Amino acid sequence: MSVGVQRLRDEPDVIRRGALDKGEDATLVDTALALDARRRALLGEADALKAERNSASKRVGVAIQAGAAPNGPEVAALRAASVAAGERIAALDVAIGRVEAELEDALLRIPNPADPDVPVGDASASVTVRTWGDLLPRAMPASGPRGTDAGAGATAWERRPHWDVAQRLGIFELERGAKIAGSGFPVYRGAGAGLQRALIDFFLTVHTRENGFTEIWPPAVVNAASARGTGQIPDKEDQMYVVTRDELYLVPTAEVPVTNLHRDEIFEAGELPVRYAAYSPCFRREAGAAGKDTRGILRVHQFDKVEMVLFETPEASAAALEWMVGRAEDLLRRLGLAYRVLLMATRDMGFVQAKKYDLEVWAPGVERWLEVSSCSSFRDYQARRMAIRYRPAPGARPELVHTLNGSGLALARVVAAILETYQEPDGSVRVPEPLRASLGADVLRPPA
RNA sequence: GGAGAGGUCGCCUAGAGGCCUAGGGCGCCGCACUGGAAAUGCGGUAUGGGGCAACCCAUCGAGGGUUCGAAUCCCUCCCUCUCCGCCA
Repeated sequence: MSVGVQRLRDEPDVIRRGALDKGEDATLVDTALALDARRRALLGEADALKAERNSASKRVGVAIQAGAAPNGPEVAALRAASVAAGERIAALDVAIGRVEAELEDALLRIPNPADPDVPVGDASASVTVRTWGDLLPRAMPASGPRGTDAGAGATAWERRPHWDVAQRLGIFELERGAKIAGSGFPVYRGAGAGLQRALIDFFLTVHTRENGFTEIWPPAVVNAASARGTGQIPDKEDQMYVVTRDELYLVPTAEVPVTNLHRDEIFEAGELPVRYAAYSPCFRREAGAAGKDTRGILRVHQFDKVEMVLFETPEASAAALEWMVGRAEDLLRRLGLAYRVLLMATRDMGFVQAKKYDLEVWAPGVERWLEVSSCSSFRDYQARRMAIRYRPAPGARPELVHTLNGSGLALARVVAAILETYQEPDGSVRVPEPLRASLGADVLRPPA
């Protein structure tokens, strides 16, 4: 992940401004530029010496074949020249290695500048782009949407938080999950498990049959190179479960394996866009988040998610982000869940994103917005690190693709929103229409 | 996990310390020939970096080593295939 040295040289002011807008250190831009200049100077020197050594070595061979004694003075002189060059090369290579490591380090700490249309500021500057659906209140008035005949203004019943609803339905087993794995590893039982399966199937079916995505079913672990590719290490290493014995990382999102599918590859002209939809379990240690949103299934160590991953040409990426957000919204609408779309401000969007939208679903039982999707464009920032390129035209020089990804959607919080939105006073929960066939039920009822 | 064989240009392959500036074939692109095409001939056809440029440097799975010089020799690792073992 990095802005490239080329862009750094071309428009340092934009990069500096971008770093400041994200609350990062802008002086690294000048550090990097100085290192880049130093690197180029050393490289020029070393390359010249290498050319010298190559030709000297060649002359050794030529001389011997021409009849010179392999141990004679003529050959010895040529060898000496080559060795001398070799010694200076070794020293220069060490220096270059050091400068490149420093440059790399500086580049890694320079954030991706946000797009010009992203609001500058902290979370308070983030903008609600649109809201869809009815924001149901917890206290249902007697004459409410599904009210009874009781007097107007009276409260007929109160919605419960999803963990209560789930308990009455017997579909989560959080304590047993804690017993067999640990807290934050929910077990879904019966219709709860079916709901998971139905949602995954619903999301993937819409994406593959209507939205033109190719489905990917990726490994749940990745190697270090892949974790580095999408920037999980070194930045977010604390958030990942690591299988140290085999140097494998449990995926925190399908973004990691799926984006890495095309690491070090070049798409031919005309192959873009490439659009993948992938289900995967997601594993997150949530280090440092203890006590926040820990109730129910709002923040867990393992959850399920269908992820959208896009590889686009630079010209198409801006429109692709809007399109992708629309695909995620479509799923929420079909489920009948009220939501809002937020355009995240510069200090609220993360280091590597150029533009990011969050989708938050309304959970009326707790009267809160829950993040169920985060859709981002990285422009070429991720692609540079992973060397994912494309040929603009047949035979043309490869250029970096633009990568984007977004949840479509994350399950656990969608389940919470469904339970809270569709609950009835008697503890039953109506099943959103798209899930009924798969679940084989219109209503989930508490056991008698 | 054990034994063996491999990893070279988009694909197939040659290659065994200096004739490798990696050859040949296929594919692809251009040109010629043609009314047009096929066939044929000629030329081109990796990626990254440096340089205004000519051009130079690096890369033969990855990383180390030996050597004046490594695709080639040595070491470690990764991957693929075959056989055996184990197994949902």
